[in-house]
Amino acid sequence: MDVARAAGVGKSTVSNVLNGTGRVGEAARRRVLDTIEQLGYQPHQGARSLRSRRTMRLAYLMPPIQLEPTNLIMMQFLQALLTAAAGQHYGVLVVPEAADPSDDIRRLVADRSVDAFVLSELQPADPRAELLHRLGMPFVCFGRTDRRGRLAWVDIDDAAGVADAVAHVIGRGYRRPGYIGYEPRTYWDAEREAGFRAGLAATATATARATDGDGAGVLRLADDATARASIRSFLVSARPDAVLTGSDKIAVIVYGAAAELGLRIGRDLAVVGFDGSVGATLLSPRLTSVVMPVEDIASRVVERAQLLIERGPGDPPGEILPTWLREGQSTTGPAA
Amino acid sequence: MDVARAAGVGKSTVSNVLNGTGRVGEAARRRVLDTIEQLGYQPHQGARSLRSRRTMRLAYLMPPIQLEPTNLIMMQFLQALLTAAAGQHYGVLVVPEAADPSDDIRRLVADRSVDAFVLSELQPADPRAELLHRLGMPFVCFGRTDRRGRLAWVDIDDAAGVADAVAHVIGRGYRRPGYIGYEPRTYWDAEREAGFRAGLAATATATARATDGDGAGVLRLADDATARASIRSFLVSARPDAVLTGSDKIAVIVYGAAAELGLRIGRDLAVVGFDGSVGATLLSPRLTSVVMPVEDIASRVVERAQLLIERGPGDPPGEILPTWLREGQSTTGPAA
DNA sequence: TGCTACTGATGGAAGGTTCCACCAAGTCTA
DNA sequence: TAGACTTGGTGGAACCTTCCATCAGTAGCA
Repeated sequence: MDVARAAGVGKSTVSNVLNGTGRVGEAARRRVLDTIEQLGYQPHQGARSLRSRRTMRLAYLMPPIQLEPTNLIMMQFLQALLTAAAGQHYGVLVVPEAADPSDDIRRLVADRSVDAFVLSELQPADPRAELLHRLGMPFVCFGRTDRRGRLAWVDIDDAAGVADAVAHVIGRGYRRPGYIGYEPRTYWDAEREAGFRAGLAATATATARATDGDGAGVLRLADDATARASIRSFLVSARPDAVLTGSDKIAVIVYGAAAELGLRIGRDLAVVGFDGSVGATLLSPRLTSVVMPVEDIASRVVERAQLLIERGPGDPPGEILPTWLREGQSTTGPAA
Repeated sequence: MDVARAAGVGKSTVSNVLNGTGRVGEAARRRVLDTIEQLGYQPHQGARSLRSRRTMRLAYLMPPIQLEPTNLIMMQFLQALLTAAAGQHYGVLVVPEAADPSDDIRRLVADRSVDAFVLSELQPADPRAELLHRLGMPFVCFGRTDRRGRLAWVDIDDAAGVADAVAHVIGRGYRRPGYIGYEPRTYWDAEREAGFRAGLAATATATARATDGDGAGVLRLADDATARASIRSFLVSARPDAVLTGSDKIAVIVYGAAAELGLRIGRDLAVVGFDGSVGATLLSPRLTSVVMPVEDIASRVVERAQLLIERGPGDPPGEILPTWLREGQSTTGPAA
């Protein structure tokens, strides 16, 4: 270690300065820092991780792109995750998730390539989570998991988000809100739909039946191919004057269907999206959407990962972050 | 190394088996492989890179998400890059590109964290490329650079892609094709526009003035905010019956503007996108688009990176891949 | 003074690979 | 059969850190 020689100190002292370990006097610290600056010295990652068993790396299992612009929000999350990790001096190894990711996971763990994993799009009894748990590798999930207890996750309050949106459109004067989401496959499909019903119930009692009973009801989409047609007939038969949706992507399709039916967005039909993806702001009129705070989520995920790495398990398992409503022109108020 | 002991061979032999170096007899090789399998042994990445000066990692500088769904294609590229790299046993460290990425670059290089860099969205005289070149770190660019000579890049034939698209719409019977792109900022903005003119010239001579002279002309967009309005007035004043665009994203805006003007896509106005992003296939009618082969690009990028790492510079600097036209319903033929 | 406790700093060991020089045994050649 | 070459294989050094035991010096205290 030539920095040590140049600074006239022992190599351990340099190491201690760099890692904040041990005791170092002010004079020595200064001298070491100066020579480091001067020589542009950077510790060798490999040697460091070999000895310290820390890589300062996270692995992110990146879900494959489906044929859905939905994933734009996942890209925003990725970006936020990378930035948050960088802020804590972690690098992120992004791993494309194969059909069966277990081999990749096992390799990365045995490899000692990373200190922790980040998972997203959790499924009930997620096999990736099970495997990581078995291997004793720390990991944090974006999205809940139903494993009771130990696992660390960060999620948003899907139900409250939609309920807020219901309150918003009611407040704007719409009277027959409906909900369009997916056939519940994931946790949040169900959660958002439940949020709609809850929001409806809340306003119905609070404002003495501001809405007529169940509103315009709920549409559950089976797949993307038939989505547009289903939405059209829902708009015709249920006659909602406002539509809450399970994602910005669905909102986009609603825009298309409304255009075909000659409905003016905002006036004849309010539309609220979910995600707050940047793409949705390009719609005209601009889409009101329930925004999930990807930056906050990412920060918390990284912080929790760091805690797991440094102190091991022990924190409260889950954590729920609030959403907020970004108002566009798609919910300005019904036609007089 | 307990594998060596378990297999009853020297540790060098295990290393040789693993890396295909040195000479190993068939019997010993079998024995080693068996014990490795049995013990589930994986070499420690840190130790490996410490000694061999190879990390089997690439760094990808990820450009920040602008407010553009354009970037969906960059997400597809990212996915393709990760997959291609994994195929060659490389992991990818994705680094969010800061306003000034030079510190991050320097750190990663001094760190010995990666073997090579991958850059995208190259600019003329790109400072990142300059820096990496100076530091002696191998790197491959997706997109051309104007540094003469040494740099490795992979790109598509933008001009030919648009020219093909011109030929396609002419072949379908449209007679006044126009082009909508951006004010040329990058290499490919200019290239695609040039491809339009070239395509026009080619069909004009080949089919004895199938088109009327310059077609409907060219519109250059300054920014996204005013894009929709500019496009509307272009459609009204220039009266094209077909529009080639510089990106799928512009095509989406054209769809919107056409709807406002009561133009039926495909019949009254043909539209061709550029990128072949998956999102564009969700448009209705489905968008015809010049597809850039992201998987091929990514494979070539990774292969070239590997060559640079293993053999150093020496290969021909650049490499151009062809595009192809994915036909949708946006160019079926003009109204009779 | 003699003992403990603390501070600041040190050199050597260890961590798990790959690389290198070398070796034993067998094969070929003159 | 001596010498050269080939094949299959070996152990030790090196890679660059961090960790640990230890030490010299100083201060505190009875």
